[in-house]
Amino acid sequence: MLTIGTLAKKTGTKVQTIRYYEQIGLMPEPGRTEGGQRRYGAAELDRLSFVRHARQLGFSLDAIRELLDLSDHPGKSCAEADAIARRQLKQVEQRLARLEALRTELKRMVHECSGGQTSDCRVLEVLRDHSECLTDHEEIGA
Amino acid sequence: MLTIGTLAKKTGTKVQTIRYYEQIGLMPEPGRTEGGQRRYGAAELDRLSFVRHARQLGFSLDAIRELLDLSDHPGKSCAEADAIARRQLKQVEQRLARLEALRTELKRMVHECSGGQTSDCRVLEVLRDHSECLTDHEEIGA
DNA sequence: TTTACATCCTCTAGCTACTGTAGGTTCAAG
DNA sequence: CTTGAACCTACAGTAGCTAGAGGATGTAAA
Repeated sequence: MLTIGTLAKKTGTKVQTIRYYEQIGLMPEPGRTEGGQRRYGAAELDRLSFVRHARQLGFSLDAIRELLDLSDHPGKSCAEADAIARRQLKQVEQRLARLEALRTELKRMVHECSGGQTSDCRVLEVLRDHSECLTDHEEIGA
Repeated sequence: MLTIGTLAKKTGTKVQTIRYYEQIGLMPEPGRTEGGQRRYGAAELDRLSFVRHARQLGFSLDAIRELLDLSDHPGKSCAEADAIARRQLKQVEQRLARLEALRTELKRMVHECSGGQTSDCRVLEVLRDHSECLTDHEEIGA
């Protein structure tokens, strides 16, 4: 049986995060000692590892909830899990495209800065005047 | 003189967002009509455009605050603005590297899924077992 | 057995950067 | 003078945690 701290260490999670996952129903309520402390078994360790790994791959908690549900029902079709992963892949690719445009623009800003006064700083100038931008970077948000 | 709604339209910002920027001190308190409605001039339009553009480039509100301050003091050295932009560029490049690793892993997951039952779904399997991953995608967060 | 102290508990608030809603007021056109 | 869009304030909610207060528990050494 693992304490919450040990589980945290084993999975690279903060203790508070584990309690948070329990609170939002992503992790089950574990057994408790007489004194009221949580004790975890192997199943919980597996589940939390799954959650953490999915988080590392950028899945939202909602997506993870679905994936866990699928994982709990081995008979169900794989198609849904596949769809969720494809959706995630698409999102990642969109973000990549956006970040690449940002990198281009930032690089240009930085390279053109000659290090004088702010009155003729290229960085500030570009920010002031959007028309100086070469690439498209319209939407805000990651 | 512009109403908040017109300013919003001109800058592609939501009305509430403008009020929010005012609240956190990113935008100055504008003049008001007798009835208490906000009225904006050209200076505010420029400032908000600057803020929005910087947001589109991914700068945090804190970074934007610094940039605005620099922009307000034309005599100051350009070095700080340059440093902020470089920091931002570095961050973008880090995120790019991370997202590329994610894309690789997600692609592999998706491609290996043969569409059967969840019991032998590659997507779920990979999530269950981190050791199946080829790339490094340790840290969570964007 | 006592004591020390790390770890645990709950609860609440805070973070970023907004966005949405409720309930009421003002402005400009007709 | 009336209508209706746009404005006002204030507060709550979003994602996904993270931090802190103030107190209880568990374990190992003295």
